Amino acid sequence: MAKIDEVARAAGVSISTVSYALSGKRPVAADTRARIEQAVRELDYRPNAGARMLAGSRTHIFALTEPFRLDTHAPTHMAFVLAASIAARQSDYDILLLTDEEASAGMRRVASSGLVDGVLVLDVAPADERVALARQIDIPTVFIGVPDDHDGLICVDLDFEAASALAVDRLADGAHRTIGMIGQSAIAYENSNFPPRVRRGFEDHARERGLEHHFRTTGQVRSSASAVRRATGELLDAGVTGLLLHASEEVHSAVLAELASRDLSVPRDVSVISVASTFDLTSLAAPIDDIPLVPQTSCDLAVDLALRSLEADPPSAGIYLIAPTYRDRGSVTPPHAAVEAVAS
Amino acid sequence: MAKIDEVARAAGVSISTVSYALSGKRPVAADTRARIEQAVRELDYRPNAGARMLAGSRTHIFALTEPFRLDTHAPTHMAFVLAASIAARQSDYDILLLTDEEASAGMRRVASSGLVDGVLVLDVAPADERVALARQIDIPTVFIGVPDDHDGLICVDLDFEAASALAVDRLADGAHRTIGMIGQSAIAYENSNFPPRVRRGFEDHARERGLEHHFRTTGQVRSSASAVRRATGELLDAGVTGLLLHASEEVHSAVLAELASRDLSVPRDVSVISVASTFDLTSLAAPIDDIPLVPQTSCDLAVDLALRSLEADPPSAGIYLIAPTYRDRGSVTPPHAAVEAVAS
DNA sequence: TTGAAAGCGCTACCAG
DNA sequence: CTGGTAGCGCTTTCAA
Repeated sequence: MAKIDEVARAAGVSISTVSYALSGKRPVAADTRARIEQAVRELDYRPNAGARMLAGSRTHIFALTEPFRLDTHAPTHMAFVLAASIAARQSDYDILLLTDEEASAGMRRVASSGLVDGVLVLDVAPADERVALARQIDIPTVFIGVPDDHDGLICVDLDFEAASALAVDRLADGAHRTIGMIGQSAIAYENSNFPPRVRRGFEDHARERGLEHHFRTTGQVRSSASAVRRATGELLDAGVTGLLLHASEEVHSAVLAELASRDLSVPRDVSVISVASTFDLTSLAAPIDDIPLVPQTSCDLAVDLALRSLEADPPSAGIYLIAPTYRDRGSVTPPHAAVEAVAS
Repeated sequence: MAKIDEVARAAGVSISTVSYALSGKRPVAADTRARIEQAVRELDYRPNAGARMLAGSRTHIFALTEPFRLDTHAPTHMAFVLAASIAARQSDYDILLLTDEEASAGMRRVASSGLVDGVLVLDVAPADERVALARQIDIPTVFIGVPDDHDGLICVDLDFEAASALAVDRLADGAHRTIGMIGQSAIAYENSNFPPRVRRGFEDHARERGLEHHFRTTGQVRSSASAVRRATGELLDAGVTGLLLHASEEVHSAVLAELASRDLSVPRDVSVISVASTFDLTSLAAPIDDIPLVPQTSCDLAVDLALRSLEADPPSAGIYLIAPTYRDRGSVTPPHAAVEAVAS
């Protein structure tokens, strides 16, 4: 609870020098800085947040709006919240929570009361009410996800279409001619913004590569293991040998269980790739290649964009897509083996 | 972005009168107040958060520390975060997120920088590092959960022991002589603070009521449906006719599935009560009586205690237990029927 | 019932 | 490279 003037006195310098030494906004002699830092340490000094907000141009707080929708996958959501918090702290920012019933009124409130410097929008819906708000308030807003109407907004997301395309490429390169995809529950293709993009990438690119392709959801609203195994069976019966999964951990397990029950092994009989997964795939019955959705990457970029929006030349509006990365764990027929198989 | 002096001018009063009219800390003539309120509305005035923090004695922010532990049940955790946020907003407070890697350093930081007025501690572990911190910092801290060492702390929680005792009473009153409990995974009895309390309430009270009783976990670390069904089977084979469940939704389903597969119906053959559940039990195969853990109740109380800790006479340290409430859905043999059964 | 004015603790401008 | 100081926009004491 020491104040800046005590630090100044202890270090034998002026208040402003202490301020500049701490913010780094003005050069300070090495020895002066050393004395100040020692005084700070000895007094356990921390600038008062309110004073900093009032005097400075920054509050050092970002709002994080998260609607707690029913179809939200809780573990994934938590991973994003954690990632956002870590990203923010890396730039000396804190996260203020704005939950559903407050998401709209709250965004306006924290913006016009000057409580936060910017807003991060999580769990974006195709028709998201927060889009209109982002256009009204006068602080930068970054969407982690892409709403249908994103004109003039800054959005960050994994390039889902490129991710599925990449997966399709791997399967095609592995000489698979008939591929399938097991997606989310049917309702997710209406309520969420990215499942349709994964599906589109799969279907468009499979068509481009001239592959026969089939798509299955995991049920109407909630996916049950039996529905998943049924869907898997249907795909296999249709001659599918390459499988693309965009689903929860449980679905992955169910798919692998169905394969096992048919005495099919990965990748000998069936190749499997997981797309946009946020969980650990190494503890599954069989390790599976994946093109992960990494919350930290999205959130780091989002925070970076929010911070840059506060500066002199802010980043332009638009969709900032994150390039997919492929993690090989041996669950796909390698091109080499495929060539041999064809040759023999 | 209007400021208080603009409001004052528009309403034809002084700045201080505006301030008092809004805070209610001093009587203001009805017509004066009306003019001020109109000016506030017309200008869409919101007090500047930084100025309010600096000048006033309150920041109107509570920190919420949440370690994202691996064994945390994500949906339950999210329910608590949401409830905490709602409770805080009801008292014009915002929630600042403090995540794991920051939980300790962060608590100290937000306390000594005057960013928050108090701290709410979520997902409390038996040996929680935040206990030591709570004792160091000079702002009120309220634990939602009870750590082993809780001397001098303010803790809020459901009275888990009373909850299981209540459940045991219902089963005993339903003329059950042999009862069983299916709890969480074995590891939860080491890492979490409340599973042991539920178990203790069950065993102690069953003993008091002179009932034969058996306890089962749902596996070592993670619970699988098959492990749950096996545990259920073992209890049934031991002659159990009354079942107490302290587990996730999936476990409830698995238990009901096992009963169904044995052609046992609820409550005719087996009575079932769920204790400390946070999810919706009405969509299960059979509706089940429960003694719920209601996040909103805990969080409302926690916020209330935190607020009162800021006042003149703060609440005393101690454990504030919330009395359990029983929700009847017909899954337990009523005392009446039991009497008849005995009579016939 | 109301007003005037002194800070709250910092940041950043203006001087040197 | 460093110091002095004018605010930032409120809350609250003192005075009327």
